[in-house]
Amino acid sequence: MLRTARTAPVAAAEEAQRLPIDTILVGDCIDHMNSLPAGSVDLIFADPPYNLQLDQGLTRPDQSKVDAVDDDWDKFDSFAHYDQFTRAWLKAARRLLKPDGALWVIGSYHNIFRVGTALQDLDFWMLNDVIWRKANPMPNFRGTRFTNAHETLIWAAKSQKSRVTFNYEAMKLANDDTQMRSDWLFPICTGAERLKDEDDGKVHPTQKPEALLFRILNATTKPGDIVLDPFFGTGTTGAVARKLGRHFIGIEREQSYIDAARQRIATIRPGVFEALQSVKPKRQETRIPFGSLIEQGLIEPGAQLFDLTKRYFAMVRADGSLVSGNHQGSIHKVGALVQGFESCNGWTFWHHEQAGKVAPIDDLRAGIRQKLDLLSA
Amino acid sequence: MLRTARTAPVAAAEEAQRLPIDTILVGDCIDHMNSLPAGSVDLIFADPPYNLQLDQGLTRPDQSKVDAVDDDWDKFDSFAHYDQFTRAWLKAARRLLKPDGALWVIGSYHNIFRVGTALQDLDFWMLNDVIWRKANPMPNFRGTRFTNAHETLIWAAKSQKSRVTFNYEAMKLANDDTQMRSDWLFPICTGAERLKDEDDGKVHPTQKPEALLFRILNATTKPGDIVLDPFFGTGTTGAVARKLGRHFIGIEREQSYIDAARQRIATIRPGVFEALQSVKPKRQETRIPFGSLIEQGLIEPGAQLFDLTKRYFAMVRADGSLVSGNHQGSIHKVGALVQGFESCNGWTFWHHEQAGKVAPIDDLRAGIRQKLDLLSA
DNA sequence: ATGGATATTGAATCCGCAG
DNA sequence: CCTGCGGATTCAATATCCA
Repeated sequence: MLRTARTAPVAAAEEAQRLPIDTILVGDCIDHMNSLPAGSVDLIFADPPYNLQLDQGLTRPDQSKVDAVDDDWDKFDSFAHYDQFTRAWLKAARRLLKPDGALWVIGSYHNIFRVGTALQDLDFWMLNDVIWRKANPMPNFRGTRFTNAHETLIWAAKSQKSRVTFNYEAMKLANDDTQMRSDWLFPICTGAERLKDEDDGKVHPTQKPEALLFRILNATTKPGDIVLDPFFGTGTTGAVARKLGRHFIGIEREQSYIDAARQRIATIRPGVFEALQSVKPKRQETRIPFGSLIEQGLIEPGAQLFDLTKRYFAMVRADGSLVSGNHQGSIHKVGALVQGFESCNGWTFWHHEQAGKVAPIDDLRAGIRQKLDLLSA
Repeated sequence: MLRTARTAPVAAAEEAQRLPIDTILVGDCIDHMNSLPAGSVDLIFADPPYNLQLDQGLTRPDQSKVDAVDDDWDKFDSFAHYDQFTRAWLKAARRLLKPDGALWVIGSYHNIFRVGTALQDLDFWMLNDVIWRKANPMPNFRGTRFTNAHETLIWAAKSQKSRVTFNYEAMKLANDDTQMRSDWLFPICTGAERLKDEDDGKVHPTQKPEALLFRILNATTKPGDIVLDPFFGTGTTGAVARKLGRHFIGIEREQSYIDAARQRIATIRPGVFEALQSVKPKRQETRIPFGSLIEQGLIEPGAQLFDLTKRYFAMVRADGSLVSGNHQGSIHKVGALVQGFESCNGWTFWHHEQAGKVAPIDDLRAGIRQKLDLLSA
């Protein structure tokens, strides 16, 4: 029982000595992870290749070309190869984690199901899946699918019996005193935060916003913890770890990313919480589209709407469109068309009758909004 | 070539005859699916059990299970069983789908990664993952994790080359004229909508809100389509299908659910035809060749066209081609060539002058279309 | 300087029919 | 199966330009 007699601070100091703290290791992440001491890391954040399968170019409606992720590091021959790669780095990651350590992975529908399955097979214990809702996602330019407006994160403990760090109170506090939910709203990384090269191009095609890492490290690490990122890229994890007084270990293969990351991190004063305020989510009014009134049964398909003077009438269709004579479209468009105006606020223009009383459909929206806000408060 | 002589409506009627339309089949979904004719269903919506212990009769996971058997083999075994079950019903489902059919699955982090992996392995083609954000989720009572405030849906085509139904315009319109995103906000199923038994208890533990199915069927089916639900439960899919003028086939094992579903669906008036019509997408509008504008005297041979900024000019020839400098060809081809683009919509790019006013030639097309529509009405 | 208009851009499995 | 081609398709946040 000699080992337990050693005090924790001393052990931590020794541990830090044999670990390449606050540095970037150059090379393959699996090799590096396997050469680090087992059970030495508190948290791993991983943003692995997504294995996108893009077989043709994409242009915007204005004919400009979308700058796709076509880097070699995102190319895999098959799902089998991707699985093999995934299980290899996850296995190495698991070995590195302390018994009470945890891991975050981010991905999209192209890869996240493979990653999740591998995690479960390797005896990680899932704690949450978390949705990063993008405030400003790239639209679906061809109008063929839903706007791909989110990415998925998995938070998993090393094992079922791990007692992981979760700063419940801090999260609740940051969320206006209600529990932090599993859906997070952040803008994508643009503007001054986005690293640019000499030609004003992106240094990295998929740089993640600091706000995302800020939330993750704030929620699931303690000051002084060691956070490892095996796909370090341009070092968002390192930058945020430093700001939050955590230690990082980055692993990255591409020299251009490493150069950018080192430069970036060098300018950061450790433990300065300047970004804290920017992370606090602004409470915004819940947007209620007209279609949701029908979906939620507040207006029946086939119902008749009319303006206050009952000069114009329109029928509600199941898909949320209005029809009035030859005109069809959204409540706003049809409102404008029947009056011969350029535009119209359909919410206040169109009325309905309920229990013998005439009211603008905006009242229904207000009802839903109140209900939703009450529910989420 | 006799088969092509058969008109589509006749084929649809025959197909409907050999299918148990608008009914609930009692028993195991895999057996039933395998006994139905292949390639006969437009859409499948599936809300499979989340349970990982199949031998306990596929009930929902018991969250109070703390002192788990820490036996790796046992755990792997249960995942393996769940995977086996998942692949079996997905394979049967895929066989049932028409070539252009699609499938929706809903799940949580307990099972959705297994389902997603199986889908990809079985050559389904993922179109979107969609997040149902719950307006009123159950809080995390112990304060140990983030509030589990969402569930994940996967929308996948039968194969990569399937041309699935997606009512893009309807979705956009119902969302106040901006693209529908992949994150959807709905309350969970409570109140009057929630089916209760004699003791005021829930009839089904995980009844889904009708609003969710409403959006799914509105987005990815057409009126008259056949929608199959292999885990029918208390019949939300059937209820919404009926309201929206779609046909359903339900499969369910539990008699108590079936009784509730039958009672529920019997009271629903099927959707009214008029209210079920959707906005006609531009893609499906009558094609008007440019040459017909000349044939009908709306544009004279020799007329000059130009773009809105009058940087490019072109002359109309009698055969419907344009000439601009060295370039000649269709309105689209010449529009692309003069701008140096890959492609161009000549209808909106080229303008003409009429009675001193500049207007896109698309206005002339719109006039012809309106005339045609009036004639055919 | 300032405000308004215009241009750029982001992890994307992004068309469909006729011949 | 293939090729060819008509023609339909974008939201929010920055960045830049111009009056």
